[in-house]
Amino acid sequence: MELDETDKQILRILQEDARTPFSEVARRIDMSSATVHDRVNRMEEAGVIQGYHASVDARSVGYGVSAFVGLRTDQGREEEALAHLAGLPEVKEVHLTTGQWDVMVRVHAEDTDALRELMFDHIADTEGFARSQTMIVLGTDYEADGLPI
Amino acid sequence: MELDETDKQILRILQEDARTPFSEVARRIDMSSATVHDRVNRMEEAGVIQGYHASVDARSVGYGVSAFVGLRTDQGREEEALAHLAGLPEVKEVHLTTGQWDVMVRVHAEDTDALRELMFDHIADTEGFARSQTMIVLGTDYEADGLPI
DNA sequence: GTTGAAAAAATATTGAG
DNA sequence: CTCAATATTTTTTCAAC
Repeated sequence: MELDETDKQILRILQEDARTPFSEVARRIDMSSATVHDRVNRMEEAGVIQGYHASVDARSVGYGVSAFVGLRTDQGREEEALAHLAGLPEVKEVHLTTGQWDVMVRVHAEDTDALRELMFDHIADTEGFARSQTMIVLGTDYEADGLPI
Repeated sequence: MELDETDKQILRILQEDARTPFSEVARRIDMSSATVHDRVNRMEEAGVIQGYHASVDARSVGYGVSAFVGLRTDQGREEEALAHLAGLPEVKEVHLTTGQWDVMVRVHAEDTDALRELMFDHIADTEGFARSQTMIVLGTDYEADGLPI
């Protein structure tokens, strides 16, 4: 789908605050709210807008620690191993990457004990993975709300 | 702030779809929408809900490639180097980590040429950083909408 | 902490330029 | 594609339990 500058302005606003009323989006970009509504619908249908999510503070819901886990997969066992990862509730993201690791995983856990259990019982020792490295997040210095559009 | 099961149910719903009308949230958890509204307000004020964001497809807005960049910082130059990173539009997240890297960065770029330029001109060669490794994301196998609550 | 009901505001829809 | 007007739905407020 081809996006013009008006679409991009709408995306910028909804990326920053997904609950901005269409009437206010319309006011800010100087168009009618029916137009905004129509464009948002088309961008939703085209998959440009993939969803609207509340961002929840991890600590408030009991996740005290997060980490990046780099993994190497055994030849020929990738599918199985990846499916296993995606099924773990603590696993937030699973990316295939070039470079040092075949798979980069982002996980959240209650505390370091829970992280240890997750790693030893459910990730590192799992069939299909060789070698892993856990990089615990000490702090997040910067996190953008979305993409620069 | 202490969260009860009702709060968590609300969070689960809004994490998945931040634009779910409070009236429907109320119906699903079998409470009045005024109660939902009140609880959401309190969670927003307490910082449990940090915001609502539209999730935009990176490809649709011209970002064809993303990567994780691991960096090591020079002793005593961390502040400066981190501030520099946060100021780059392509930089989505900056995390301090234990393990192999001091800093883990998530970046988005238009294409591999743009990524190369970003790395050489703005990240790897920047004062304050020693050694870096770029792990290009070949694909994202799994990405959860939010935390398991 | 919760509710139901009223008032205010927003969204969805329609028809036409 | 855009708009204005309308119908529908939601948000917001508030007195009362």
